[in-house]
Amino acid sequence: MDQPYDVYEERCPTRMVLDRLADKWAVLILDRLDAGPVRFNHLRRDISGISQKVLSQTLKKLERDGLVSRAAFATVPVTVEYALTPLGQTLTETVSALAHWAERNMAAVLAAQRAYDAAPRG
Amino acid sequence: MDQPYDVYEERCPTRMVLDRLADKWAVLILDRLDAGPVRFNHLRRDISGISQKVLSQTLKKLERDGLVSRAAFATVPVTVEYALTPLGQTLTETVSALAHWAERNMAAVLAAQRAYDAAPRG
DNA sequence: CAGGATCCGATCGGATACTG
DNA sequence: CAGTATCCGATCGGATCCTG
Repeated sequence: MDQPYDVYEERCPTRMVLDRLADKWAVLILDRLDAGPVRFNHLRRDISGISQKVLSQTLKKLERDGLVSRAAFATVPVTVEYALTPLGQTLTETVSALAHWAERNMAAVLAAQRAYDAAPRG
Repeated sequence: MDQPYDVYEERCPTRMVLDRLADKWAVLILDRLDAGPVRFNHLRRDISGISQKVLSQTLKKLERDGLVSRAAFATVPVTVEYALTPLGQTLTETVSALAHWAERNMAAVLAAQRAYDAAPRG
């Protein structure tokens, strides 16, 4: 255990942060914003499968955590751009590492699942 | 967009892997196992707050994904040790990077939340 | 010790309808 | 365009009891 904070303990602030990060949608949003600022509906279209409600909720949480910024422009109709904050940018390196691990190793994971499912159990 | 696979698309295998990783408990378990093999109840005690049911379920998923191995020894009573597989080990580097980011930046996140909550809204 | 089975409240998250 | 509000089924996850 080389960790200053004991992440295995409840009520550990690190856990709270981990809770936010351990969200599929948050990871996808963060990763998408890494490519630059995006408008709400654009984000909605890009991340297929996310509902408007969940996108809205997740963005609000990320904004509250200081990871994402929201900028509204008084155009008609209104334009809103979401972007990574400096803090958020320090996170994307790690987040994209996770995404890339998944990409590189999904074949191995899929194979492991097939082997597991094929094995006699019970 | 420098990704060969489009993780923003539904039914993308990478997303499925991400789904597994985007689980607080899975991250904590993986991180804990990085320190070496651990028995079931030991894991249960170490990761405070996790229920027996969820621990069991999560371990089974991780085993199916080929990230964690399960070894039973015919002692009395039976002893079961969970450990990282080689594949799982390739993941922990990334996972612990996430945990350490949370650790280093939780103060900033907490501050952002206070600022957000203090700001007049609506 | 290492779990499986069950009950059940809480939360997640999609669909739909509406608004400034 | 960028959301909010509501309904509601599905899943999550804790508590409890039981077993080899």
